[in-house]
Amino acid sequence: MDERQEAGARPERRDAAENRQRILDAALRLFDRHGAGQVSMNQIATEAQIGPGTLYRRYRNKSELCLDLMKDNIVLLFDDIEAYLETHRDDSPSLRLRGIVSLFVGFREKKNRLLAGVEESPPAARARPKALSPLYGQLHEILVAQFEKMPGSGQDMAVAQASAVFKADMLLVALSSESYAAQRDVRGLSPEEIVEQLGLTFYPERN
Amino acid sequence: MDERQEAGARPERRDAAENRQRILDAALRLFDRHGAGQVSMNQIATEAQIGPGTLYRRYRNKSELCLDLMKDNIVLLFDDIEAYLETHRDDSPSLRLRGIVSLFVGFREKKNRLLAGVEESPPAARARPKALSPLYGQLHEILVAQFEKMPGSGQDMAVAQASAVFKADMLLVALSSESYAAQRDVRGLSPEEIVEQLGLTFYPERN
DNA sequence: ATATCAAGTGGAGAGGTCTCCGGTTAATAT
DNA sequence: ATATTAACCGGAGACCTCTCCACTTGATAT
Repeated sequence: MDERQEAGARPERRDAAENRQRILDAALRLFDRHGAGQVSMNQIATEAQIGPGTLYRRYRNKSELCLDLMKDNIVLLFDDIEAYLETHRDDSPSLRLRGIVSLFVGFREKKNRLLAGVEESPPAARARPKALSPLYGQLHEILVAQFEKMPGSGQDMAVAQASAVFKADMLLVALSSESYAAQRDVRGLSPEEIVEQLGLTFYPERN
Repeated sequence: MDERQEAGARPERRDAAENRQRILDAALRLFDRHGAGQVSMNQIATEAQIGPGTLYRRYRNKSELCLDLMKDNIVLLFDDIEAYLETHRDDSPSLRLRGIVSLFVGFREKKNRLLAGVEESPPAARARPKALSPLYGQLHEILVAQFEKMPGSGQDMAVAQASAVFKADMLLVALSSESYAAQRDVRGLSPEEIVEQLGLTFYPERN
């Protein structure tokens, strides 16, 4: 997660590396025994046999930990999306949006527990959200690119751009754990139905 | 908030009534001195000179407390919406939707602190969200009614209905504190711009 | 007036988050 | 081999949420 191999930076200390592994192992163990939502940072520290301070030094909250645990899968998701975009280069933006959303929903279905953990933000974390998570940021870029290609309102570039950014934001909050879970559990929609409805709502072009 | 005057129910005890008032006063004082987000239930109990248990007996969390504090304003909001709908009976659904959203955004701007407090749900509260807050539910109904009137996809009633429910849900999560705050603070949009973009996104009919 | 008892009260305590900081320790320079 | 030092460690502690329960008290019946 640190990715600080950049240049003249010291390598990670041996003991630190070991502790990181212990944390990851412990978290994984606890998460799939009890679900990410039910496990506290405290428990993780205990299970990993380290002090709370050590845990918090590496991960400021559970969200960061979950993100680290999903790193590889996130890379895979973006690979899938890239591949999809490649092979559907000539589809309409709406179609491509549908494809992307469908891929993401699949990802969500697979990693639901962890993803929910990522977004279950502790109130304090909202204070300085300078950089939204890379997951969010990257997805946002991709979505914006598609929305911009849609035959929008007139030809004012600036306006179209702003609107694309906004729509991408809205689509992402619609795909957030909170919203998605509500659609599944309260409204009783299946993943496929959700994809369908999102299409009708955000890119209803018929083609 | 209790509204239990229904039938053969005992009236609220005098001491309980007094404590409720102390709580409300204390909360109001603290909230507008430090902002709803920064005030803990503990502080409120202390300021009100009661035990934590007493506070929690009446309000299961800060959200409920905030809701109680806003009760009157919420009633006013719905009065406004009703009046608006009355006087614009003949406008297109899109226009009416815009009007409703505008009213709500105005409300949000006025009561932002408290509203954020309402939605800042403690993770535990999500466990049994059998009944979404009345605010949400009532707004949802109104929105659904408008979406249903829109020239939708064909004439299959059930499909149109499902889509209206979904769109109303999406519009409401777009209007949630989290999403709204991000548009203001991260994207730098003004309330008016947000209303505008919501229109373009959710009911772009040009009339 | 008094007895009754559901409603109400407060605080101890379990379990969490997160920070701080004095004491290590691994990597590096000498 | 030794000194240096930035990174790391762990746990005490501040503050929080929320529950439980022995005790008190106001409203009502008699």
